Amino acid sequence: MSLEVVLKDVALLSGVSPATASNALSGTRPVSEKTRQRVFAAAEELNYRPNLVARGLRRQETRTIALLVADIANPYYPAVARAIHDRIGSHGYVSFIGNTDGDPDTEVRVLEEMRSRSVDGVIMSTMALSPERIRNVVGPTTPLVLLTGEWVESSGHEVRRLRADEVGTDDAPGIREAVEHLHSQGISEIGFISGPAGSVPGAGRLQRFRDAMAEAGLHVNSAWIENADGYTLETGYDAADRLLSRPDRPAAIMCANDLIAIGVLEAARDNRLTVPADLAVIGFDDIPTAKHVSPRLTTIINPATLVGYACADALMRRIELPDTPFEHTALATHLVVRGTA
Amino acid sequence: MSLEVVLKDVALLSGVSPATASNALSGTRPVSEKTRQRVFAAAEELNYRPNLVARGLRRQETRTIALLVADIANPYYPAVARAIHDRIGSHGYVSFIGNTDGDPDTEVRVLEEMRSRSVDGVIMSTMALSPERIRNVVGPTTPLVLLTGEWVESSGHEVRRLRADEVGTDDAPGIREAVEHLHSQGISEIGFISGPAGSVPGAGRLQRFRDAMAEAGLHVNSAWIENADGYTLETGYDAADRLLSRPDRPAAIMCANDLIAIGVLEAARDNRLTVPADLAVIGFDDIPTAKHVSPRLTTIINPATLVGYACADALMRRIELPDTPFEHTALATHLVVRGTA
DNA sequence: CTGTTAGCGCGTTCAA
DNA sequence: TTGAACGCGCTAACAG
Repeated sequence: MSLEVVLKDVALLSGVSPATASNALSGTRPVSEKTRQRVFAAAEELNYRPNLVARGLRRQETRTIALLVADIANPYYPAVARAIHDRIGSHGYVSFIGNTDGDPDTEVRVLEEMRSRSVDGVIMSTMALSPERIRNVVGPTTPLVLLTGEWVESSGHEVRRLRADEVGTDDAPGIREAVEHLHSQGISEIGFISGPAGSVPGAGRLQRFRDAMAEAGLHVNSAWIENADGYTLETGYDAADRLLSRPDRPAAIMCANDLIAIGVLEAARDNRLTVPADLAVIGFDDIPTAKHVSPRLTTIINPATLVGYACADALMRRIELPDTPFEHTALATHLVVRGTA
Repeated sequence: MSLEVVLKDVALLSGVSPATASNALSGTRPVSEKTRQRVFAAAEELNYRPNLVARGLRRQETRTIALLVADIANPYYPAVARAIHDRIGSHGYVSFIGNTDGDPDTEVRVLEEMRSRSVDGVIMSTMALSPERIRNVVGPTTPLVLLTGEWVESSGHEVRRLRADEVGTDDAPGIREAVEHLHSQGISEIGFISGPAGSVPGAGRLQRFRDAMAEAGLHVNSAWIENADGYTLETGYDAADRLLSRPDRPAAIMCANDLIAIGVLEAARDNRLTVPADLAVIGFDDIPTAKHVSPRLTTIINPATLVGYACADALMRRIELPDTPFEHTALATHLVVRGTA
């Protein structure tokens, strides 16, 4: 005997059947104006709130989604999560959040957990698991939005085959702008610190860097390409230290993300190099901290809020109009010049 | 006709009733070893996953919780959220996340939404709504953990009256250590930048500051107490600018949070003041950025991860052992000396 | 030890 | 326009 007010109570008080009360409240079927008012008055008086668990079971639609990221405590995801949350909220959805740590077993476990909870859709940042395996675990029809690092040529076919929508960034314009910006200042000796060898975002950004350098007619010195062991300040510091301790060092370093770049700033300071005079530094993402370091970090804006909106919009569209063609959305990146280059 | 495999399918394949299959899988009631194995084999073969929505309706227990914060994109909350998530995950719970923007109407709306979804418990950071109103909206028995800014004397009675657990920080030791640290360096002219007048965390921390100053035998110059219009870098900058443009300015400024402190650093720079030689600065919270500004921010550690664990532990305890006495947990804060004081 | 029945709270038949 | 009956998938209560 729960003390929650349920539909039957509203029906009793307004002197109609539960079915009529339901129809009156949801407007599914027409109901006479008089009973409609009586039902609404009763619901108001009892402060009735429908039980969304029961409704979910009946309607086979829970109005919940899963948002699966590597680590919500990472600087980039909270802004994405907030944007997604705002957008789906206006459609009556709420989100479960899951952390996967980029570990394949954890990713499978969390995905199955969410499937058990009958979420209406999944937004997941692709880390360890291949899109195929993700699609496999969530089942063939669950609306699925892949939050990928970077746009790649093949995506058009991919999304159709996987029956998934995809949201990512187009890193090329931002990186091209960064290279051009340095070049226009007479800097042509540019190094790049990527993430761990084989990790996705860093590798893609490194490739865009090579493309942009070629476009600008600049030579890439392979000795100036470093892999950080992670995407953190500390690993960035170490990679920069290796690079800066060489007899020939570049005049500028571009980085796979902002935390690496901030590590580079520290390594530069410890190597008695002035930024940007002795060494220009450009990051990637524009995390909030980028504006708080000194000098403020010149970086490439990864539009987290827009990415979040795009993810939410894609998922809502897929849920409400399941037959729309699968889409790949790539949000352009752009250079923002501050104090480090 | 869903293509999900349900309990009935498992029962059919293993030649038992759904109830027996349920008992075998959940171990609720003893089942003969032979049927147990048959049921498990069938479940395995069909890749059966129980529908947690249906189970939730039947058991009146959804194994979901609501985590309601002002804004998940704020620098402090993600670490708390991550810790909570890890802790409740090991109990089989997942969390809905909700942003309230510290707005009373939104807080009520989100709370009701979560109640509709039959969450088993609520963790909420108290912003606009009084604890009484929160308790009122979630109903008298829902396990409720209040994530409050600061420990106050009256809390012992409060939690019992509200039938809520409470987790907060004890700001006093950190602030006392900060004042003592400055004093031991011969600095006695100390100002304080609080948050907006009337906002909770800033007011509490300002009071602790006054207490600590009195303890140290130091005089508080009320002209050196400023209210920032928010808890952001920009509002901190403006407040510091007002303070530093006075003919008599303090030798040190303590702040209600790190973002304000970082704003003070910028204002100092723009006023051609060297930190810490001309002006010492101490923040509060130790957000990740604190380590990335230059000089690194001396601040008071607000142990986000420990706060998260404490919230999760309190909620799990309340859910599993509803009759344990209501508790107020206060986590000690401590000064961490870096480069700005 | 196992099966049958019933019901969690809702929405949707189908019949009146 | 309304009501009675049923079922979403699962499990607690009651028989056997």
